[in-house]
Amino acid sequence: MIRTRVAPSPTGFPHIGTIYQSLFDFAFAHKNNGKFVVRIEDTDRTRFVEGAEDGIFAALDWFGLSEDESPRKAGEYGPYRQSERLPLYKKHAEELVEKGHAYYCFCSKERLTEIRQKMQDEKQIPKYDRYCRTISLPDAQKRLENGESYVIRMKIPDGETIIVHDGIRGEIVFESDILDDQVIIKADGFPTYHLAVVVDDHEMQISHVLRGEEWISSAPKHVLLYRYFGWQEPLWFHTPLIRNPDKSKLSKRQGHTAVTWYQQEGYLPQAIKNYLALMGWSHPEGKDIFSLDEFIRLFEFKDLKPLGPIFDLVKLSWMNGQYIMQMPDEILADHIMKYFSEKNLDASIVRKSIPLIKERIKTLKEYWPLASFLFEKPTEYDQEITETQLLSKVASSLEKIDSWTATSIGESLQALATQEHVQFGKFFMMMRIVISGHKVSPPLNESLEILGKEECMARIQALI
RNA sequence: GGCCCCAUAGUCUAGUGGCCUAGGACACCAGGUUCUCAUCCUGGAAACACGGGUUCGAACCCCGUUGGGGUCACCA
Repeated sequence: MIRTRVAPSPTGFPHIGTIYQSLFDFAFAHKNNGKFVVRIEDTDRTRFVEGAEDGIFAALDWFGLSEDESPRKAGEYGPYRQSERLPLYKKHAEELVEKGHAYYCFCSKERLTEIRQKMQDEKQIPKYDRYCRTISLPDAQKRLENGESYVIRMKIPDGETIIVHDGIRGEIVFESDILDDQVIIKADGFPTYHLAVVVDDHEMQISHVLRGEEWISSAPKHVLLYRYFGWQEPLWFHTPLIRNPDKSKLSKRQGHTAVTWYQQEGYLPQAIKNYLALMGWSHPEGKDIFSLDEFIRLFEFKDLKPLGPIFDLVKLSWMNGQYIMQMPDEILADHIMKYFSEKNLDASIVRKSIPLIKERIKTLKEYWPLASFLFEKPTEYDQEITETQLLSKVASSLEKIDSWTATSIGESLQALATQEHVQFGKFFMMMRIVISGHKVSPPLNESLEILGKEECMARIQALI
């Protein structure tokens, strides 16, 4: 049974990186009739943000990457929130202590920072000095009973080579000597990531662990933990990290990490998914635009590339534009209505405007600056209109039109321009500004048709 | 700094020893279509980081250098 998981921490806005991981997890699970689970890693109480978990699920739903099991979708391996699994971690940590693979540590934070500082000064690798390893178990238990504050650390063996089998990069070799006696249970009784991830991935029978490259350096600790417990390791896949334009890890300061930002900018979830799929993976036929179903059919974890790609908003925008162009008019209209819901736009005008704008906007947000003149009179003009005499003639000429269609409007306008010996370019530019206020607008005749005769006449009269 | 990962145009990538005169996409430049813009069409500029090997032959394999990134917490 293929089981994949994404394990976000509820510490803020839903992160685009979580979606990136989820896309692959979701695709691979679905391709193999497996399950995609979401586990909430909320073991850090200091960074916990109220409501963040809801945000994660809302984002997953928005992208159409909803999970099979999670805190909100019961499965047989729950609970799916780490804060609700505390006894499990404690039990396993104690098991490790009994087996001699972990020990109680009573060192104060002050002492720890002190030794870390000292080792740094001596240009050594800052590591815990294993001071508490020498405390006998009975002694430690006595101190526990006295209510002394403690953590549990795992014992790292000396002089061992630990190999992490990464499905993307092959074997990664580590020497155990560089590893620290990692804390696995904190003083507050919560597990650290290292213990929790191993226990949960095992208990939840995760077969393929896909996570960011930033975890490679702690992977040997996890491998060790699996060995200590006598469990079979999952298959590891460390995905490349999405980067800022300066190649550092994607950050709020330089890039856009929040899914909500992309929503606000009017990007479509299909386009973002398609774009994300192309980071580290490529379509066998070199296609750029493809559906999620097609991606699911073709995707394999092993085809992921190890190079960290830079997030290119320009290409995302192009792709978003492609999706907008290919979208049926009614659906695009719905998207625009929803996006601008606070404006209470006239649905029939929106619907009629779609053919005029769908090749001209790359994001939903761009609809407004381009099409607002269809809903409200221009308040400013890109250029002053001085040709009042000509405008009067336009007015009387348009007045005569009975069937107010783009074709007849166009014919009438062209005839007038010819008759008055005005260049088409100049003439239509003037009309464009009169009607829309802008030098750049959707096709003019069609816009006039949508606005209706009465409204058009009013806009012309206003400038005479 | 130690350890680890990575290395084809500005960006995303194809390429797994001869099919490469290195292909595609975005962006860019030029031209065409057009009443603006956009779409669309045509063309163009633009890359195998460097140095050693291995081999009849290397973008592809090995080593080194350089460069970039990640990580070194009782955060994930």
